[in-house]
Amino acid sequence: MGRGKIVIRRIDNSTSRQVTFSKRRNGLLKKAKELAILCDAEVGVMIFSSTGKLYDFASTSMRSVIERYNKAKEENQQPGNPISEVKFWQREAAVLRQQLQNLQENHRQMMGEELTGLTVKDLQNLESQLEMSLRGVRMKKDQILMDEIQELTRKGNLIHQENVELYKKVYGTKGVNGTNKDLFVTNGQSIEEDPHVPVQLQLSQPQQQNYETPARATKLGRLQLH
Amino acid sequence: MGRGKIVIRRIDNSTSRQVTFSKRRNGLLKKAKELAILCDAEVGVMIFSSTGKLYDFASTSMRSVIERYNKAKEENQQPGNPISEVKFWQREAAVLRQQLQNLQENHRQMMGEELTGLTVKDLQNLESQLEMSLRGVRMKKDQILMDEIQELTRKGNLIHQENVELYKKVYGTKGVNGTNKDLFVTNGQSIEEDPHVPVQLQLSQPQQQNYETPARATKLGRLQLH
DNA sequence: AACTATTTATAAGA
DNA sequence: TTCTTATAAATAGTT
Repeated sequence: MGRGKIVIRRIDNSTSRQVTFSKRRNGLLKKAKELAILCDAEVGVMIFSSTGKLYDFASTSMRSVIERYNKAKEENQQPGNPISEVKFWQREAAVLRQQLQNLQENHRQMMGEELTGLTVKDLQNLESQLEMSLRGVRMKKDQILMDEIQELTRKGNLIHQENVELYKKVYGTKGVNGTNKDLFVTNGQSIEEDPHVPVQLQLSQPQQQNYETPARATKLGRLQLH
Repeated sequence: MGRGKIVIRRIDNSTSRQVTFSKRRNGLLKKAKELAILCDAEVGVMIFSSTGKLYDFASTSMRSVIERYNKAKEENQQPGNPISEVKFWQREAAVLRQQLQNLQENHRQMMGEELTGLTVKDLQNLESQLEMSLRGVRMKKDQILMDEIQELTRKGNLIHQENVELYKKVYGTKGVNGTNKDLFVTNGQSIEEDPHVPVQLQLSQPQQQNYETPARATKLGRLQLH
């Protein structure tokens, strides 16, 4: 219900995910209220944002809704019975641990490790996934670099322009022709004639990173199942 | 959103109240699901119709949502019971959840998604990691294929050897020289002279997998934080 | 249960 | 965040 149709799938862009969350959360709470009023229903809604913040609505009181829910589910044992509580969290931890393990195995495979046991077909799938990822990453990187180039070129031209103006002010307009054209030249080429000059300054720097410990690996290193 | 505008107040007519309840209840549950998926939120909805029937939705499990709700509200201090154990498991779950989230973020990046926010350096690290992974995967795949080739060649030779023996038994040793060397030949080439013949039979088969849904993707699809 | 005329929600853009 | 606006989606009233 907006400018375009969307597919219901996790929104990648964090900002627009935040914005959409805010909008839809309000929408959901509003609709819950309306349902309760229009249809004389008892409604409870609990929403945790991905950052952990709680938003809720209850037509009566959340406690009442939860109690009724528990009674209806005959799953009594509100958090209060310490034994069931402990059991719940133990199960929770087990489930999470399993998920972690699965993801970790998968991650290792994506890192090119622990490939024994995979079939040729598995490996081919993995290969094409990695190729696709690589294409995406390179595209993103190139885009950033190109943007940077463009920005630097723009700034270079601006400065050049400024210099021309300054030159005019210092030496007057009569000297602007002929000789002054080569006044702001580096390596025999003006900025305008070779927009790649500032580029190379940028490109030469990140190359050295290959000799360092990858920063992202450090981050992953913390993800040990303790 | 209908033929006419309505005021949000209890619908008097019992039948239309029932109908509206049914429609809006479904709408609310749908929206709750969408919010959870789109925005990576944990959502729980409980609805009791005026006749007392329960309808609910939880993106993870209602139990988990209620637990989290209670914790967030800090309305759950059961005085004087072995809460320490519960606290331990809650902490455990929180840690695991955090690890999962970190790994998931990392995994998304390795899948070439969610690249916004990364610096050129990050992207280069990611790129070289993916390249390395790709090399590893391809090496492994090639190795498996080569092994298979070797095995098939070995078997082929074995069978050839066996045939030579059988030939000897059938026709005696005098006929073994000269002509019998070309007896077990395919396409004008003996197995020993061209070990690639059985290889091509193997290589041509897995090619078609590109048109199928990748099996590994399915595996990943299950790794949802419940 | 379907069918639509309308209202409402909201995606995208500012 | 907030506003605007075009468009998708929900749904009120009807069949």
